[in-house]
Amino acid sequence: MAQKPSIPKGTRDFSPVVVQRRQYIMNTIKHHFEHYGFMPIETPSFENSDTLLGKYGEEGDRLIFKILNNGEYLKKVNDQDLHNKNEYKVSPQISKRALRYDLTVPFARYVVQHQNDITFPFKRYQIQPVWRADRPQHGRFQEFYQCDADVVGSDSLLQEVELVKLYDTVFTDLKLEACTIKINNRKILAGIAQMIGAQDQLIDFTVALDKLDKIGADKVKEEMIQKGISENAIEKLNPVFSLEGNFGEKLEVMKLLLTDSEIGQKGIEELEFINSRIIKLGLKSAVLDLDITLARGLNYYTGCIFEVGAPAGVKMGSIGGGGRYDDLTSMFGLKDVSGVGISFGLDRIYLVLEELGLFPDSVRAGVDVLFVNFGEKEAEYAMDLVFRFRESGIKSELYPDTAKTPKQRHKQIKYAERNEIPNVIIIDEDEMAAGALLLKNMITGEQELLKPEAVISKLK
RNA sequence: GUGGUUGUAGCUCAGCUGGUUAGAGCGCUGGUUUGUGGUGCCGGAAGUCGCGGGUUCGAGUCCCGUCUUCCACCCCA
Repeated sequence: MAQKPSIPKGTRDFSPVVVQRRQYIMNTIKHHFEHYGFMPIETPSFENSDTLLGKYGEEGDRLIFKILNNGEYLKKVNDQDLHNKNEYKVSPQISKRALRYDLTVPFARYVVQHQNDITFPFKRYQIQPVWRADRPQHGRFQEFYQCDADVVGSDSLLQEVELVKLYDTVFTDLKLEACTIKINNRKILAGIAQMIGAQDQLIDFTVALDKLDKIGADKVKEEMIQKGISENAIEKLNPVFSLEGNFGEKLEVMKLLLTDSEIGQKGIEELEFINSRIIKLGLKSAVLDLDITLARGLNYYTGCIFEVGAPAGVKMGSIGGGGRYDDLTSMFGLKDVSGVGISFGLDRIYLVLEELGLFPDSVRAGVDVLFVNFGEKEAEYAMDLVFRFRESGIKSELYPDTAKTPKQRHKQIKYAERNEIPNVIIIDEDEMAAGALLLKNMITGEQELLKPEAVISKLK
């Protein structure tokens, strides 16, 4: 091997235990998705470029992986564009496909494309990888999994209520307690922007506001001024900057502030509804919090927006996010279909569970029992038992090579230890003569001589 | 995309202001002992010092480029 091979930045290999743990998270999420009535779909890893481009804002377009065309793709490129090294013009000429950036936009495309086969409201879930050409950091990868649940074809706020409960259910089941489900409403943000005369700069305004808890009110004001929002207008925002109290109290302040804004009031009403229902239903471990600074960059949100923060003390960006989008399918030609959905960030949830030591011991790769192979007759005797064990639902395997020396026996026990196999069954002449098995617990070191049936019922 | 940071045996890291054959712990492996691992003792293997240039009599150590890691922006899962 001349040079060590490597994988691209922001990607990872997953070893058996890691895969097992990832599947534990995925299965938990999937289980609850299905209990809430969502049905699975899958879409291709890559889409036509025009399906994805322009849906996530300028920043999003930059982070979309573009796939180079096949064949003599340079022949068709405009010479002038090539000569000028204008990547914005050349790029669409040499790349007609791109890796998906999230699961929501491909889903919107799916809904439009299959609208005649879909019964609305349509609830789907999707667990697949997505790709972003982002610079990697802790919890930030170029290839990662999203677990999405979306409902299209219903503008009922009960969906938002259900999705908040779904977050709580999943995180509770994962023993990930005290997550914060932050909620806000784009209509409120629009109302505020309107009130200060910045309705045309909604994006700039929200992006700046989003940084409040990070850089502080003064810096946010600075940024807004830089974006051309007047100082007078910003003064009106003071109540927003100093918002305090519980959900209801914060909402009251906002309600007063937005008295003159119709859209703002609509947003307030929506949040009041959701909050009242959630209070009634209760949450098991998560906390629902109104975060008026929550903006989320994705352009297509129009109503409620969500973002889930890991428990306090864990250094990790959001582990989930979502919101309502009213016009996403209209971009593909289907009007008046409202959608709302949430996403779980599998890879980040993994890192949080790992940091907090929350993976159950039962989640591990490998079998429950190893049968040692101390002789050919013994192996034959053991093989029958291995199958009986498996039929009883016990993950079992027989060590393939027959030990001919003490050293090789040694190696077999060591194999069990290395693979964290919790039980070893030793069969030698004595055991065969007695029609019994010697069960060794690798954790305690205890051994007992038992009949096969007794071992099965013990391990089951 | 911007600024910074990291990269030395399988793993975690030492290697001061450039100077002879690059070290430790853990792991791995061979021996010893227990029908069967975890303990002990004795021995062993293993590194183009990320990669490519440059400065120098001489570079793991300085300079440049590049890749990777992590961090702060940006943005987000």
